[in-house]
Amino acid sequence: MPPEADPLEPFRAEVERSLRAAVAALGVDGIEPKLARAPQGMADFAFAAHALAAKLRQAPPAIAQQLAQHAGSERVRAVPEGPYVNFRIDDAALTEAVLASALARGEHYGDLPKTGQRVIVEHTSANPTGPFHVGRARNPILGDALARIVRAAGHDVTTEYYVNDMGKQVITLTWGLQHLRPEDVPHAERDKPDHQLVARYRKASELLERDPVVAQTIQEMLQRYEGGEPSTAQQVKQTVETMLRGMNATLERMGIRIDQYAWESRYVFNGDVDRTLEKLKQSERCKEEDGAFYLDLEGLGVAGKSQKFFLTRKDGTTLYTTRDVAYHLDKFRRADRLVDVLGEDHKLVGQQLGIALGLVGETRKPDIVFYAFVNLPEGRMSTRSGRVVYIDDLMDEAEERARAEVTKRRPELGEEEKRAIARIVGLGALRFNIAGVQAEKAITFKWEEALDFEGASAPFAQYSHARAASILRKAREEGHAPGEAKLAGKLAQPNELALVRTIARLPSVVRQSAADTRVHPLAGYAIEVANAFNQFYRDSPVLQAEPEVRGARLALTLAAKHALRNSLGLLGVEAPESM
RNA sequence: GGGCACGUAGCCAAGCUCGGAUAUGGCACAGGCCUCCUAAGCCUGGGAUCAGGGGUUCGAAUCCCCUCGUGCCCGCCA
Repeated sequence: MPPEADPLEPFRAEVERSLRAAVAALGVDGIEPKLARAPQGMADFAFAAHALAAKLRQAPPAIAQQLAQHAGSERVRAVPEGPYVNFRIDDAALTEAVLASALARGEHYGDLPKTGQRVIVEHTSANPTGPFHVGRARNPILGDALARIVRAAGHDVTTEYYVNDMGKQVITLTWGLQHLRPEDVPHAERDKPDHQLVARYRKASELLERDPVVAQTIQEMLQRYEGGEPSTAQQVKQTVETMLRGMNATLERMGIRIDQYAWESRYVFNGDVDRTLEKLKQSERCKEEDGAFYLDLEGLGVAGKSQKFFLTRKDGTTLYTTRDVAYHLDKFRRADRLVDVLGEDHKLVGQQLGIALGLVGETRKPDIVFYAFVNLPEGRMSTRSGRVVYIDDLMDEAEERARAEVTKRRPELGEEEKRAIARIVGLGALRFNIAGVQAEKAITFKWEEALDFEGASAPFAQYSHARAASILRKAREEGHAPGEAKLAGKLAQPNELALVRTIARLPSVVRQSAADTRVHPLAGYAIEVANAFNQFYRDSPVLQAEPEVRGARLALTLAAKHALRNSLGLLGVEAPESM
């Protein structure tokens, strides 16, 4: 029998079964007993007997006593403790199951069986008007981690970037590139297309507001573009491609690869948007005002002035949200489930989108992850105003600080090696700090916090991983191999068992995070593993232990290493073999 | 004015979806641990009206209502 993907699952099922039977034995029906996690170190699962007190007209502790007599099994003991029934899994049985699963699956420990479900994770989708800045840095970081997590949960994931190449912003940029010379704008220090181009976007935006002639020109250009004039379309395409080349270099450096790009203009020019519009117009909610069509959202929970969801301008051209409906219909043709990562400024749009999809007969809705912006102490970041911290600069700073640390701690290493470690650690700290916080919490950007290298940070977990790697490396050099899962009985120290129990939870954390489309539980989990490993490291010498114990501890070390590497990996954070 | 979020020690976060055991970590602070597998580590200590008020419940950080504060939105922009 191959080891379980989730070593905890058979035990959980067993406990649930036995608890259900015990509840039935007391003559209670109609209550589905719910298992809970007991406080750390107390038990593996718990049941609070209060829930049955009213029905049985008995005190919870008495009920717990009786339940415990009927519940439990050979491998799981049921112990009444006050008003609770605590279930404790047999240490050796659990350890063996965890080691078997983690060692057999290795780099894939944590991954769940394939579901065949196709999921498109749309993330980043930043307007191609300038370099990525920290204000929206959560988008690629959360999106990429989410894609990895959903993939680990067994689904077939494709990531997609929706390129907003319609509308005034890209036209303004294109105009700027055609009419402003590089000498007329501030010089960019960075030799990347996005940095090279953004100054002219800024200048063009400024002229657009100040100069009516420029505004008129841009307006006309926009009309030609939306009217489908090939030469303008060609120019815009070229502009956007150039900008994206620069932006992609940033993503690549962050370790983020996007599977495919969906261009907004494509949906306009291939007729998808018009077809979607026609369908929407058939809705009774669709009304006209001054030549412009809108959906009347009254009574659908959208309040006040937002009740009119405009689909077209009065000249008949479509609006962003309308095109987004067409895009989502297309995505639903290609996938079973959609995940979108959007800034919180899109909350209303998300609601409108959901309603519109329903009106044209699409019963599914995208799972939208909204994230709050990363603001500067002095306010919101903005490409147009230039009040920004660029991700490129943040990465530079992260690597530089990490290199200073490595140099201090590992002076014996070669320059090349130091640089490699600094890259992994610096970037890891950056991604971890953003991925580790609940998406909807607003963040005020501070350098020290963004690049924290100790405590609950990526380097903390990476360090534990490097320690584990170091032990395994030395063992190999001395000719010792990790033992079989059968040696589980040799692991009996409290901190060994605590580590086993922590490792056991990775598949559960993956399942839950994927279902909830939440990333930060993985970060918390990685810290827990590191913590448990550090305590094991302190209390249980591995290499000097007698052969069988050494084999068992090496196996546990390897299992912990997998859990660390894989949980970090799901966040897009690399785990170095040495640091 | 209306809507959606968020508010947990000096600071930053977890727990809230699914109510249950002394509210969990980190930073900072005070003290301790490197003849022993990497001290980016470990141990000990102090520090919390879980924004405030009301309600539901045997039981509320968790659910409901109100108030306050913060972020975001309310455009024939994207």
